[in-house]
Amino acid sequence: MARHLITSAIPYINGIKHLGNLVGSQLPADLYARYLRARGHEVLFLCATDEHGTPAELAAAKAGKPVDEYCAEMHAVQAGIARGFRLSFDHFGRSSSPQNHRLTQHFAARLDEAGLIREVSETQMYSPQDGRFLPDRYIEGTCPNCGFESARGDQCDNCTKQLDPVDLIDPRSTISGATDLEMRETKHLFLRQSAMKERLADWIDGKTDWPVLTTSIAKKWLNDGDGLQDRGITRDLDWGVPVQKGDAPWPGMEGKVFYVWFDAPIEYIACAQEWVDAGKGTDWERWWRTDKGADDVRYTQFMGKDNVPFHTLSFPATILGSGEPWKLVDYIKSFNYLNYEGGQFSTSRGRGVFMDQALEVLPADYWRWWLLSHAPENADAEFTWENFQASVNKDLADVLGNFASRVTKFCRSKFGEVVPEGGAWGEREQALVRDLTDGLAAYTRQMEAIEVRKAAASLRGLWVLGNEYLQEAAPWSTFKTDPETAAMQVRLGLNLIRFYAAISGPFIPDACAELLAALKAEDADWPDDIETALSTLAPGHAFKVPDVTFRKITDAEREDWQTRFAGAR
RNA sequence: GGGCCUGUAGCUCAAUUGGUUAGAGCAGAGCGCUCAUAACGCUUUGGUUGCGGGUUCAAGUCCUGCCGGGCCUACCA
Repeated sequence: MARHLITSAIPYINGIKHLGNLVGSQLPADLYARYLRARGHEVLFLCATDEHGTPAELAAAKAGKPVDEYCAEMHAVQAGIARGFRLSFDHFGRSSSPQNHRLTQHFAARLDEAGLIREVSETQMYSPQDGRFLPDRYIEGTCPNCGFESARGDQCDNCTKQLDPVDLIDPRSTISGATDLEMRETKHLFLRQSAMKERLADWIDGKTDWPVLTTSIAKKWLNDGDGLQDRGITRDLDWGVPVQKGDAPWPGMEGKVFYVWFDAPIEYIACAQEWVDAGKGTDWERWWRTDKGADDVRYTQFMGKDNVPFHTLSFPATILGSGEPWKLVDYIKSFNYLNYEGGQFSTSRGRGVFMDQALEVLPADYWRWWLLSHAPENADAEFTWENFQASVNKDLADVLGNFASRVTKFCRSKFGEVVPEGGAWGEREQALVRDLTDGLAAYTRQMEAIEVRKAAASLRGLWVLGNEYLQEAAPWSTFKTDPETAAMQVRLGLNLIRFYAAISGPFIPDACAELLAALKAEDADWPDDIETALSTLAPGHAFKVPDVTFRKITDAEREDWQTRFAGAR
């Protein structure tokens, strides 16, 4: 038994996430957490909402609400949807929590004491009408290179040239349209990542078992151009963690807050504190402080590829730079993007399926299965309704659901809703045990390695073995001449359902719980030995024929959804 | 522009890191079964591995040049 700390990239607060966001971090993290718990390990699985930054302020303004109120509401919404998808967080925190405020300010003070913070004076675009400094991409104007009239301050979407907002002709605020923009001087704190480049590079070089996607992005940032650049960690905003040195004020930084990407990863730690303060745990330090028991913790992070630089460089720089014994990540699992029907998911255009809509259409397990079995591990993947319908109908309804149905219904009609007695295993049953043993070993290996798609394929392969056995054994035939043998075959079939429910939980938790409830075998845990596992439900054990575990998606439904989610939410 | 990833059967993906005849699932075809959600099982059609060179006893895998797709490029998060 080991101890595993698992975090999912924390979703941004401004709105409901789409399926691509879900499959890129929260869902695979949940799969891994559920698997490790099922194997008897001690797991702390944390996630939170990322609440600071300009977009949160703007979204709140658009909703006509104070930003703190808006965030509190959206946090509740996201938490509810997470429960709907059965994401088994031990705690779903908030980056705006007092715990994170304190800890972020603490880290900043430690980094300053270590000489890793420098002050930089710079000029930035300020919009008097908006009352705020504008991040580059909130400024639009005419591209000096190609004349495109809606070029953004960071890059022209037309000619792809990288721009500086001061280069734009006739710049205007995308928030208000204001054109009276001016350059104002402002002072910010920078984290001297460049000073830690060698340390970070050595650390990354040691991670030879990480996904290529993870290490290649990290190395690019380490070695690109002049190497790892210092990063501004403060912003001129109202909503965020006030810039302080621990409890003390930071002269010259009054009215400023830390940059979201500085405080967001620190929330991983603060979230553990929130977990304790919420009465769900008693000791967060044994998960996070290597001097207080976290030495034997294995820490795994899940995220989309866009998050990789912050998790491989910025956050480790914060932790290492503090000089304190915080736990560093051991393994970073990163994902590519999920596309939707030949294009990208688009939050602004309402294109694709969002988490709340998905649950309105079908239960969580259908989505969990498809998303995980098609997780964008090696390359971007694509969601299509046709593929979704085909996969769900075949894998879940036909292969697994129908197996449970045919076994239990046959048993009920010939022996009643009780595990039948009599008969003994023969060579066919022993061969099945061997096949299941091999298949389970492969499935286990892939789950340990977080090879999500392969694990799903292996699991499906195990389900298929049940149908193959049933077809060969044909209890409906043997029953006519040899009821005792038929009883044995059916008994084995019932135990197979229990076995499947015990090992499939990480993918489809609700269906597994329903099957186990029907079998009155809620205590089923992970099987150590197949032969034992398939003999657990003993003759005389009562059960109920389960309801349809997975229904099929009809062509009419599929066509309806295709239209409904094509755009304009 | 630069960097990284990617291109394998109609579709979605594998291929133990250079090693026999490139494999699965779905879709298609045929047969079987009749317990079951018109479900299940067996058999089977289908590939010049994007294209052209090169290295090697041996290339889907390594090198190189094209062509296509995607991502990142540090003030969105």
